[in-house]
Amino acid sequence: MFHTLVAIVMATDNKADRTTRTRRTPTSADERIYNSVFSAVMHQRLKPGTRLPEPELCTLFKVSRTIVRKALQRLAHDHIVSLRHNKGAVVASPTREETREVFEARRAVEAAIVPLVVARASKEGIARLRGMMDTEAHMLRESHPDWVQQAGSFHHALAEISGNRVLQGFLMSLMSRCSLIVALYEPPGDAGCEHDEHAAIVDCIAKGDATGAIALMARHLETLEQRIEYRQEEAEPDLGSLLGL
Amino acid sequence: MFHTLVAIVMATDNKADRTTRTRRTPTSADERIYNSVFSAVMHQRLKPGTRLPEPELCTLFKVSRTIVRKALQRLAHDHIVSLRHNKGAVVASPTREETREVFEARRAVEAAIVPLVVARASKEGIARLRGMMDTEAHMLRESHPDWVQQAGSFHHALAEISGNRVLQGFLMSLMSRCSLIVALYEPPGDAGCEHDEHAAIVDCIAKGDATGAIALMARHLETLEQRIEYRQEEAEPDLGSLLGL
DNA sequence: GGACGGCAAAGTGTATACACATTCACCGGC
DNA sequence: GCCGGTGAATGTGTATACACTTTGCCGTCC
Repeated sequence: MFHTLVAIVMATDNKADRTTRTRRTPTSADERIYNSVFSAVMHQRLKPGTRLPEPELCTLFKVSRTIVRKALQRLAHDHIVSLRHNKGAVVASPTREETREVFEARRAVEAAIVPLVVARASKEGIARLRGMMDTEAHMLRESHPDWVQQAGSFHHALAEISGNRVLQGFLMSLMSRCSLIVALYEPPGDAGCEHDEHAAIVDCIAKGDATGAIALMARHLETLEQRIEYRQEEAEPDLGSLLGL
Repeated sequence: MFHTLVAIVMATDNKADRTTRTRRTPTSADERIYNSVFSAVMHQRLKPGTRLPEPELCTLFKVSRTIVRKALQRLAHDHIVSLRHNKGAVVASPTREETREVFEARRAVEAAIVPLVVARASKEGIARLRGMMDTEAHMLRESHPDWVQQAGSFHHALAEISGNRVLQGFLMSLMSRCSLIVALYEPPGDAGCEHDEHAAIVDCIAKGDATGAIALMARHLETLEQRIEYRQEEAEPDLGSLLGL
């Protein structure tokens, strides 16, 4: 029990962590915890409902509960974990209603981001996107385990290129929540975006066709949502809706 | 110095506070602090740059620093206050760059909310909006001090009626940041939305004209932003941009 | 034998203590 | 007289202690 959480949360093998390890305070400790949990959720290592007891996180990260609670607080604010009074933190389990709202919001945010990318993308930006498409295609062919993550980072890259950090923050929050939704309702291995749709969007952006790119993005997200909605009807794991609450 | 913060932050004369006072824990203490500061920012009582020392808030709200810090943490997460390491919390001062991004995001969010309102608004919802227009007009005629607040709550009401709590949360966050921006750059008394524009949007919604309502909302927000941009050029209080940082 | 009640262990909520950083006033040197 | 340094006072960062709540177990009673 204890050791599983070690493996799940501590598996922060990203280079950003390693390069900064030499410094005395790479990032603040609570930031490290936040990022670890966030990353674990994004990589589908932490599943909805997983308990996150403070004492355990304390020993894992070698800090006091003060710091752990700070991180959990922030994660709760982003709806990644839910803090149940006197009953500790668990990884959040988005409801079906929440799913609808998250996707609705995500369509709005991404629809806003795309034209900004078209307007502001430099040659380098387009090249970077095309490069990502290549690695994505490559990972897909070899069914690389990190493919889902790579596909997700396409959306992240668009937000970054848009030059609007507010929208970027919104999208990050929405993507993490989407990750939880996918973990809840998608059968394992079948998750993530279609690669072709990403490539088509990049093509539109490269042509400067904002309207077309927006339309493709809208369709892309609708496809994703509909697949999940279908799974939700199949699974219906939500006792609340069964009881008509 | 001390007593000014008392007057500013503690002026939570909203009825929600009073009705729940009888219960033992009306809302959690940190929620009360959060709401008080949030409300004070929205009402333009707390201006950007105001220091929020923890000991002072402790005595004001009769809680320990633990609780105060929890509230400040959340406020910082929403970019309402900024926490400077070892230098305490101050009410945030949005930069011009941030202003652009906030308005860009707000246009996107409100553009997404409006068609949802058109699709989902009930008879009661429309009636409620019309009622708000009446009180708004009334307050405007009498130049009531709370007019700005009333005008702001129109946008809040739209988000509520849209039925999407995610977008509603985004808008709340954006509106509070707008409030700070206005406080920084608008001359006092000249702030807020035009009443006629609100009324026109409600008319469009009542007719079921989503496209028209979206267009009006876009224009409405652009007007607001342009007025602020103009003030920013006049004021240019940002030394950083003067030095080309 | 099953259900209820109490008890102990684990975990959470809050306050407080202590170490450290910042700030400002005061004071001596120039 | 003004500038720069020093020390106290103020304020923040983190750890820890203590009270309370929850939870699961076990014994008892029906």
